[in-house]
Amino acid sequence: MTTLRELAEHLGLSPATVSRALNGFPEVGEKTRLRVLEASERLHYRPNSSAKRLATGKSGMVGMIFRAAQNLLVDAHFVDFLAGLSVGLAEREIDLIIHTATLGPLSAHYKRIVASGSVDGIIVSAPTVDDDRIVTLRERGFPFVVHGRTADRVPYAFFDIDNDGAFAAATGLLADLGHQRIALLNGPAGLAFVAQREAAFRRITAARGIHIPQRFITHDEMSEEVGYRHAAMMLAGLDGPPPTAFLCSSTLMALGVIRAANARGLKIGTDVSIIAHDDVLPHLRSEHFSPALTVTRSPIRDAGTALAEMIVAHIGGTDPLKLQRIVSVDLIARSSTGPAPKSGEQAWQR
Amino acid sequence: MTTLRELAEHLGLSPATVSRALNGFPEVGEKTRLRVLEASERLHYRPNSSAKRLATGKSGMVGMIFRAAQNLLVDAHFVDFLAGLSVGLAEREIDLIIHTATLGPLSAHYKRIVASGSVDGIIVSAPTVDDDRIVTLRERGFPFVVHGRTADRVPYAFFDIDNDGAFAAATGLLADLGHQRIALLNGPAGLAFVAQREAAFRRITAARGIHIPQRFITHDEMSEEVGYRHAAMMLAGLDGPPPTAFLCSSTLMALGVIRAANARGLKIGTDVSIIAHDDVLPHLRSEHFSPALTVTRSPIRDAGTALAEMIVAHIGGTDPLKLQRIVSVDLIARSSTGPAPKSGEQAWQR
DNA sequence: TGCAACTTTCAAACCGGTTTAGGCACCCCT
DNA sequence: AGGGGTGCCTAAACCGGTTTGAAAGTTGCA
Repeated sequence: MTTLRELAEHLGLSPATVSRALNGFPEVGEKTRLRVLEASERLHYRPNSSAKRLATGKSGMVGMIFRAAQNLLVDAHFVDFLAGLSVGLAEREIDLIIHTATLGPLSAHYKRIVASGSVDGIIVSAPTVDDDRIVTLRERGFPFVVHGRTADRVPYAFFDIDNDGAFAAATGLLADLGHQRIALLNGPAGLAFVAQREAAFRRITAARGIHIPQRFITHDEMSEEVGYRHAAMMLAGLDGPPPTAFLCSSTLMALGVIRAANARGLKIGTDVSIIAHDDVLPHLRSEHFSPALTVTRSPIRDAGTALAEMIVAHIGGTDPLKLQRIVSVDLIARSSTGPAPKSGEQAWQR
Repeated sequence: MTTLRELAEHLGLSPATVSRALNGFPEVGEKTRLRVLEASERLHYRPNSSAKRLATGKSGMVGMIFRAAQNLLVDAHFVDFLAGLSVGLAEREIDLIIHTATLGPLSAHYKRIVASGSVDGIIVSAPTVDDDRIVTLRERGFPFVVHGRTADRVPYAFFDIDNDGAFAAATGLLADLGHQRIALLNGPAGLAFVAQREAAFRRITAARGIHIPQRFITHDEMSEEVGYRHAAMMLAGLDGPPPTAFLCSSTLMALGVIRAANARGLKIGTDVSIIAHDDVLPHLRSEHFSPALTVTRSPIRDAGTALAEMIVAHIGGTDPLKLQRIVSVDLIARSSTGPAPKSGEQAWQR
C-alpha cells in the first residue's frame, strides 16, 4: 500500500505538494503535476479514505438507517428506490451506507451516526406523521432529505409525490362512475403518506355525499397476501354489503384484490372496480395485469434519483427550504374500473 | 462535538487512559473506568469514526459493488438478500456500504475500494462463470465472500445453494411424469448459477434420453415480462411442437409462463407443467399462485444472514476454505406439475 | 527498611492525509 | 536598484483517535 509520504519521497517532493498536485490545486507547477500524476499511477497510489476523511471532515458517504424488522414494509418499492438513489449518488461519487438498527430507539442510532461523522448526510424514508428522526436531525442541524413529508408545509428538504392529488383524483373517478361503496386498502397506520392518502379519500367521499363505513378502510402491510385477505373478507359480505370498488395503496395489494375477486367469480371492471397507486416496479407492470389496472402512476425510481441530487445540494450548502419537490401523479384509466353495478345487481352471497 | 481530548481534560486524565477505559482494557482502575464512562455519557461523547479507523486500520464496514444498470437483473431477489445481509451485519455492529459503479471496468472499482481501505471486506454477488472481480480480490488477498460460486470446487469463501441438485431433481420429476418436451427458462447467460442449472438440466435429460432442441433453452432477464414472452413464443408453436413443461429459474418468470398458458387456454398441471426455483420472496408466495406452483425452494434471505456471518469470520482471520457452505434445496411438488399430456392431446394450433 | 513486582497513569509517537504560514527565486515596474 | 508581485514549493501543525515505553504510586516480601 503506497502512502502519500512514500510517493512524495520517491519524487523528491514534499507531501504537501503531492497532495496539492493530486487534488488539482493551482499552485503547483504544470510539469510537477504531471510528474506526480504519472508516478501515482505507476505506483498504484490510492489515498487512504479514513485519513482523507479525518483531515477533510467529509466522508463522501450518505446514510440510510433501517429498523431490522421494518424494512419489509416498503420492500418491493424499496429496491427500486434504492436503485435510483445509488445511481444518483454514484454520479456524484458518493457511496451509500446502510445501517440496520436492531436494538434500542431508532433516534439513538441517528444520534450516533450523526455524531460519529461517518456520513455527510442522511436520507430518511417513509416518515411517520410525527417522525422523531426528523426532529433529531433538525435539532442537530445535520443535512438530511426526506422521501415523503410529515405534513403539508414543512421546514426541511423533501421529495414527495402528490399523494393528496392522486387519491383525490382516484376517488373522484370512482365517484363519477357511480360507486357508493368504496374500500380503501391503505398502508401501515402511522406513515405520513398513508394519512395523506386517507385524508384525500375521506375529503372527496364526504364532498360527494358518500358514506364510508370504518370497515372499508384498512391499514396494513402492502402485500399481495394482505390485499387478498382484506378484499376476500369484505367481498364475503358477512359484515354488510361488500364494496363495489377498491382503492389500493400499491399494485401489489391490487394483485391480491384481483385474486380475491376472481375467487368469488366477480368480473373486474364490471362487478368490482379497482384502482391502485403504481410506484412502477419493473417486474410488476400494472398495464399487464388482467385486466389492465387503472392506476395513479409515479415511478419510485425517480424519487431515488431526485433525492440523491437533493442531498448532495444540501451538503453543499443549499438552503433546505429550496430543496422541496412535489411531483404530480398521473391518473391512468384502464380496464379495471367501470360503472358501479346497479343496486342488487352485484352478487352478494353470504 | 465532544472529542476524546476534551473528555480527558474534563476528567483530569490523559487521552490514553480515557481511550483504554472506553475500550475495556484491563489496565485501568475500576473507579477510574466508571468515572470515565459516566462522563462520556453525560457529555454525549461519540468517538469520531474516521479517526478511529485511521488509528485502528479497521473500518467496521463491509461493501458491495454494483454496476449501475445491472442490479436490475437480480432485483426482486436482491432486496431480500440485502435484508438478510444487513440484519446479519447489524448484529455484529457492521455497516454495509453500497458502491454503485457507473463508469469503467468493474474490477477498477474493486481495486480502488480495496486499496483505499474504506471497507474491511467485500460481498460479491451473482458471479459469472469466469468472474474477474474474484480474481482481483484474490490477487490482493482481500477478505471477500461470494454469494454463489464460479465452479464446483473453488479456493475461496462462498455460500451457495445446490443448484445442480435442485435442477437435477426438478428435471427428474418432469421426466418421471413423462414429459419429453421440456423448456428451460434460465437467467442471463454468463452467470455461474445459470450455467450450473443448465448443466444439470442437460445432464438429466440426456441420461433419460430426452432430446432438448436449442429453442427450448433461453437465457434472459428473470422477469414476469420475459417469462411471458418466451413462453408465449414457444407455446405458439411456430417453430415446432411446443413444450409440455417449463422449468423456470425464478418464480417471477413462472408467473409470466402462467399468464402465457392462460392466454392460450391451457390448463396448468394438465396441458402444461411448470416448475420454478423459488427464492422465497416475501410478496411472491408460490404456494398461492393458481395453481400452487411446484418449486425447488431455498430462501434467499438465509443467504444474506449466512454471508454476514461468513464475511465477519473471514475478516476475523478464519481460513476462507473453512468458509464454504452449500445448502441443499427442497423440491416441493404442488399442483402445477402433472403427467405429460398424451401425444397430440395438447392443442397445437399454429 | 529496602527492593522487587505490580498496578495505574501519562507523554509522545503514530495512522495518512490536508492546510496554514512562510520561504525562496524570479520577474516586472519604476 | 529597490519594492511588490507572483509562482512554486516546504516545514510543521492539525484532524481525533490508538498504542508504545516509561514513570509514578502501591503493595508484598525479606
